[in-house]
Amino acid sequence: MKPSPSHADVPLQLWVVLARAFDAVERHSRVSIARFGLGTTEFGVLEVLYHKGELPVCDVQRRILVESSSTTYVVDKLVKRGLVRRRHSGTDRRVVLLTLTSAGRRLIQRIFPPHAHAMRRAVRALPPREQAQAVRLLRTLGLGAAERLEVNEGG
Amino acid sequence: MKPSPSHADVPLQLWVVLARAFDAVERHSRVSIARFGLGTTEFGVLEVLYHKGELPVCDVQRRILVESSSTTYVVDKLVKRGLVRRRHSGTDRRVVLLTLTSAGRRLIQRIFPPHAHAMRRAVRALPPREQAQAVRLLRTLGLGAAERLEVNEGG
DNA sequence: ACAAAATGTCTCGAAATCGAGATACTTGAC
DNA sequence: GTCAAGTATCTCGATTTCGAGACATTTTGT
Repeated sequence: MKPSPSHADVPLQLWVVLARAFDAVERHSRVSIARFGLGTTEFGVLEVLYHKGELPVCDVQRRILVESSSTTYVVDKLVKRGLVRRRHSGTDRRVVLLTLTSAGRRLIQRIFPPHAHAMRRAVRALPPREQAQAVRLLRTLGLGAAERLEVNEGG
Repeated sequence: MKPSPSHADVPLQLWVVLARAFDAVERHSRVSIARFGLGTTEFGVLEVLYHKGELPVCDVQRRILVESSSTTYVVDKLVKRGLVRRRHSGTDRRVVLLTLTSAGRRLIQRIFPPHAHAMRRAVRALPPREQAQAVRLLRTLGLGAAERLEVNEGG
């Protein structure tokens, strides 16, 4: 086994398998969500509002991992479809709060369970004990990488 | 505090932390690559040709994780910039083979080392032993998920 | 109280990505 | 040999996403 760069360099290998794993699991997610006529980010907005209740746009944005301009775009579409409602915050007039309409709530209530089932199926190559281990490792990895990013932006 | 799904359901938690970790590390990658005036997928093409030599478009496509139409688009740009050359395969006339031009080779030789350094830095929240563990877990996870995808497409 | 910096949201145009399908070629069954 | 099915690449139009920056508001420092 010769030490070719990508075969011996564990950090680079980690980046590659991380990307591949994400891609494969994300395809499951996309396929599952597409069944219901939604895109990944649209689903993300509905899901976070469903589980967290009314939230400012910026909180939603941080959770769905897209840029703010994309969030506006996606929320626009959901508002047009009558699934989400915008309203101004009383305490901070820059803030726009988002909630599900009752139609939005009904929709996400209906589609979340089968989607969750699809995602459990997607990751089941890993037995429960190793899933928990992976959660721990990925959490550390993600938080550390995010932290380093901010440091760089600041400096 | 009621047992909200995402706090108790390890598989869903795994999907969430996988997405977050990928996002954070991928931002490092994007920032690093942007230094050199390239996009992620452009870099991906150059990198795979650098490490594997001449390859058919379809092989490159599988490695950079985008659809075939996007691959054509990205290769077009690289050809226009004089970094990559297309040529027809002699043995299978459907196939288009891609190679680096000497300018392309010089470029990737110059930028790969600093990029690799940035990526090692990005994942260093995890100590070496845990990086190796993560590689093993993510490989299993990714292969399993990819396999299930194909099964679904077939059925 | 004030100016400067930070924050939250949105607008706009450009770029990346996708999906469906067209085309050309190869492979396999018979 | 021939036809059907499979594979590789590309085209085209539509969608999604981004990035820069505009604007209003709040926060911070003095």
